[in-house]
Amino acid sequence: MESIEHLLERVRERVPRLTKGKKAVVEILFAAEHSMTAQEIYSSWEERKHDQSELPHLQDIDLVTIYRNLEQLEKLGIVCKMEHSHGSWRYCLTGTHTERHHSHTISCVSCGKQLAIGACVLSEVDKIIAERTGFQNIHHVVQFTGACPECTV
Amino acid sequence: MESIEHLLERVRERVPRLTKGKKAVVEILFAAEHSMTAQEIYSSWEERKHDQSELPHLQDIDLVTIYRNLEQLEKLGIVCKMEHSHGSWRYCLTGTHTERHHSHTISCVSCGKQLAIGACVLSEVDKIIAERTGFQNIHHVVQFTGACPECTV
DNA sequence: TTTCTTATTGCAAAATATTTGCAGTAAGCT
DNA sequence: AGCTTACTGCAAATATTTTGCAATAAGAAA
Ligand SMILES: [Mn+2]
Ligand SMILES: [Mn+2]
Ligand SMILES: [Zn+2]
Ligand SMILES: [Zn+2]
Repeated sequence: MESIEHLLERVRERVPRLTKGKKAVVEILFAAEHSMTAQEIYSSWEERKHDQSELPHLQDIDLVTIYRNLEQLEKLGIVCKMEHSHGSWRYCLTGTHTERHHSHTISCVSCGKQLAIGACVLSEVDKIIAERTGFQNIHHVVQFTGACPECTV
Repeated sequence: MESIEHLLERVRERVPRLTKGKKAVVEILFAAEHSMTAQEIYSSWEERKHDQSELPHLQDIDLVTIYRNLEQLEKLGIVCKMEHSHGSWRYCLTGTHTERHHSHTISCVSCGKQLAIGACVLSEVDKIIAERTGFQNIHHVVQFTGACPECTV
């Protein structure tokens, strides 16, 4: 697995200025097990700041900055906007285990219950679309919905 | 193709009360070529009202009512929430050409350009998931994103 | 190091999309 | 016609994301 140092180096090469905000976003997503929302990344930074364990004192980062950095990193193909669940988007680092092994879910339109439906089978489709359209850094968002057994009368 | 009268009859059987709002939503989606947002359904009704062609005078329907009716009709499996594009959800009648032959798109994360990538190939997956999970009335939302040729330097 | 340019930031506010509370209305049953 | 309560309109809340703008700071140049 790529080291955080190497990853940040790659980011530094592609981005006009490597700022604390960009570093924070990348580091937090790097440490994450799953995809995160902008708000979750923000909260994660707040916690880390609150834990004081790191010196020198960590600066504040606005939620707006998180959004702007995620957008820029997405355009550079470093971050990908993956799933739109419960009203907000989720992000992760491209090319990572999190991206590749995301498992889609199905949610009940009635009670909201969520069920994982196993690992993604569309990564191959991403490649086919790349060939057909010429697009690069392709990702996808898939969400299944239906009525769960309890909600089906 | 099912007639609007028959469709409304089916809706009447499933719904506690068939109101003007529910009728409006169903009729508008029935006449639609493509999936629509709640706002588009609302605007469509406003236009139809403005055209005065229909007598007696058509009543106002609030956008909130459209949302509430769409939610109820979705839970009954009559309407399906299909795609989340440009910030809002799109709806259509289940079992229609619009649902079956929706074509997914890929959008450029940089310039926003959209490209259709052909008819959906996931309807079969819906069925497999139904068998595995016991869910019914399954639908899916798929959105591919990437960088289009012009935005790839 | 200091200076310079301008990408980036924080804060406030706007823009969207969707949901909720509530009092009044009306669909459909008796 | 009367009754019940599902449904509606309106206003307001919520939630998410975007935008404007003046202040700040990253990184190149001097
Ligand atoms: Mn997938
Ligand atoms: Mn599809
Ligand atoms: Zn359920
Ligand atoms: Zn593009």
